[in-house]
Amino acid sequence: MQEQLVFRAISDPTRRSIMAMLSDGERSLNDITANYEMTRPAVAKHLKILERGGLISVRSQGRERLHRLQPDALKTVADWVNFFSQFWDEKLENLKQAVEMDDE
Amino acid sequence: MQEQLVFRAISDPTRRSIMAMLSDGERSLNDITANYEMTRPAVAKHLKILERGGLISVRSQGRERLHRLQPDALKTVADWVNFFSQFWDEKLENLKQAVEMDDE
DNA sequence: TTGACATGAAACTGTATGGTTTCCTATAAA
DNA sequence: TTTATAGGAAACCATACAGTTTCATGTCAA
Repeated sequence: MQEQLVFRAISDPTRRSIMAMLSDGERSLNDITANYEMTRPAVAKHLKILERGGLISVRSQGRERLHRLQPDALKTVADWVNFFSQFWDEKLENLKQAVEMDDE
Repeated sequence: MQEQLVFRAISDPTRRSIMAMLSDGERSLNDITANYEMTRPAVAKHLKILERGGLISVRSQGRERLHRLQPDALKTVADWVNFFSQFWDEKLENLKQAVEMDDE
């Protein structure tokens, strides 16, 4: 998974909003679309970009396709932010260690 | 500062690279440009976007303008990522607390 | 087995984005 | 007081991006 695909995926407010929504559980395309003032194909494109970034996964169930959050992809971002956290506060060194431990 | 301006600013690989460079210290536009295969105006535009996102500041010194990293702006991103960290590992709760403490 | 529903996919559109070239302004140094 | 250096700004360009409409496909239910 390319780091750039993750950063690009989270750069759009609609996509970040979708991620928040999915943190509550799996949802179909229609379910998600109901929460936005845009058409279904537009939401489908956002989901495709999130999927390419590894931030969500999709599984078919009957005629529905359920989208599920894959938060691990955000570790890439956490790592990147953490590098800079040393310049704002030493306390956040905790994060670095936590992420590194989790990768083992 | 709009959250979206920060996410947009860090979505470009050149801009993330510039931030890494500035973590080493202040640099002028020409200094920064020397490290990329693009023209000076192109780099200047990237710097403008980083500035609008609050990620860097600029000060004039003679005929030079020195760009300095403002890493605190990344706390916005850290907060956002942290919300999702609960879904990947409880250990990272440390970050949330650290960031919240730092805001006081 | 027909109709309704959930999604996929293609074609198209306006605007944002990342880049260029060209020219102008301000400061430093000879 | 010229000349070189550092940066700002405008005009322009190609492509990417977010959105639309329209149509096709697959699955469930009557």
